[in-house]
Amino acid sequence: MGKSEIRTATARGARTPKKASAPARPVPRPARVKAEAPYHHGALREALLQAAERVLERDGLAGLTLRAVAREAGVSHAAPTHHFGDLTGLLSELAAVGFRQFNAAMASSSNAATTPLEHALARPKAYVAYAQAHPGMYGIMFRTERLDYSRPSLHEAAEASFAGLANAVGMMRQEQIRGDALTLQQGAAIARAWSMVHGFTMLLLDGRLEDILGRLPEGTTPERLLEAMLMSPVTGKPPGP
Amino acid sequence: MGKSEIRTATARGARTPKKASAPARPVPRPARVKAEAPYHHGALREALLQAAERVLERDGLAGLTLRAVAREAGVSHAAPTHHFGDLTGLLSELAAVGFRQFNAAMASSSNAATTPLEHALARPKAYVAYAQAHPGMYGIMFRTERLDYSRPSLHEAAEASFAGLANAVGMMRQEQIRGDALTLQQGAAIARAWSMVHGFTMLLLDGRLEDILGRLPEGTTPERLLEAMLMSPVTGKPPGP
DNA sequence: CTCTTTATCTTTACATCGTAAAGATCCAAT
DNA sequence: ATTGGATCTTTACGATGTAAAGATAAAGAG
Repeated sequence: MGKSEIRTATARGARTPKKASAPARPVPRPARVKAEAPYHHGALREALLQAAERVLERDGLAGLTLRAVAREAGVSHAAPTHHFGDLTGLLSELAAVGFRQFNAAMASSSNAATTPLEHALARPKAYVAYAQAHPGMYGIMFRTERLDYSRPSLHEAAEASFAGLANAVGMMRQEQIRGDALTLQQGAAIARAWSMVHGFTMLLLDGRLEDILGRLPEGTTPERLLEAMLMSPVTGKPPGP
Repeated sequence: MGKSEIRTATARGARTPKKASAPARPVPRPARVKAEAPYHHGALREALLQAAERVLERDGLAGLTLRAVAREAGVSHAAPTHHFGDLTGLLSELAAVGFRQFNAAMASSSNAATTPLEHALARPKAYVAYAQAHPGMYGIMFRTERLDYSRPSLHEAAEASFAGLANAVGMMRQEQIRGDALTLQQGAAIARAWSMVHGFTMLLLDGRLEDILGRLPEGTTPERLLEAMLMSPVTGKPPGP
């Protein structure tokens, strides 16, 4: 790989000079999938985000660089700068995409639940399931230090995630949760639910629960362990005799 | 900063040729603190680890590079390679140091507890306190993907941390925990304790609990929230009327 | 319709980083 | 005393993030 920076798209020099075919369509970049790339991409921002997601799933967090994303999208390495400012910007927008996917998964799983027990377990299970299905995305959302929450898209998506969680905990406690004030018990319940499922997910993704899982009865899955975690008291023995 | 790679130590060319002063001491590098640096450092490995810890606390995880550590220690940028192999090696050894500090803090706080309630809360509080006092170290230990647990020092230190946790949970449940086998309830208790405190710590360090803390009664500290988390049942309302 | 402006994308450049390889220096065993 | 090996430095290379300047196409003004 001597020269690097290979353009995946076609050569740049010989290009249609004046729009030969396609007699004037209003849409900036219609259904063109395999023609030669024009100088102006037309929807580079979305294309870059999708390319970033592909790179992330394929090469992991370490492989997710600005230049790799540009390569994947078939544009010059400096093209992302114009749309995202810098790497933090790209990561932040990608994290926002992740939060939206995440929120959608949580909502649909919650809607599918019927019994109270299912309702109680649906969201935590969906939480872990999303992280296992998209470990790279989850890493972007919760492992990276380089996120800019002042970006509206990220702020809103993360906020919605938190609101959904708080709401679910409130429903489970059968009380209304006001947006602006919480009792210590309410706050503790929310923080406990979030901490538990988030901590479990991170430890699971990092392989740090293998020690426990390996010592459990044969064939115990992480899901089963999570269920058991959620359905027993926190500290000490049950107060019975 | 034109040339970079500034040597913090003195110039290299003019050096004592044959050990002029200090008439033959057995210790390789005695109490020399400010003399000119010899070609062979003598205790570079430990010096690099200490330098790395300083860089980490000063510049954060992003500033912790091999070259920055070498600079801080006053040696050439390639010197760390010989002792740690690569960046993963340095991070892994530094994480091992962190786990040892961490284990010591947990043990001492546990020993200082007297009442059963103190015993129950001492370790979680020490856990969070360590992470708040050394956020960089905690990040190295739990946020970095680039750790090599096949290194004996890291493996042992992390294992000891896990054993201490499992043991503490077992004590709280007033049962003996066997090393090789766990019931689902035991495993769930350990995973719950670890997930909860680890998740809480990560969310706290990432500032993601600000939303909750800000809505709590005036002046509620993270420690108080943690206490409340640990002392209430997990799901649903208490079974009373 | 033509000209100008502006947004988008490319090229070029530079400092920094991790890592490999070769050279310099010193300790230690023979 | 000499040689071998460990320790540290120098040099080099490819990759990355980012800035700046140039090229191109779309949009708007006249």
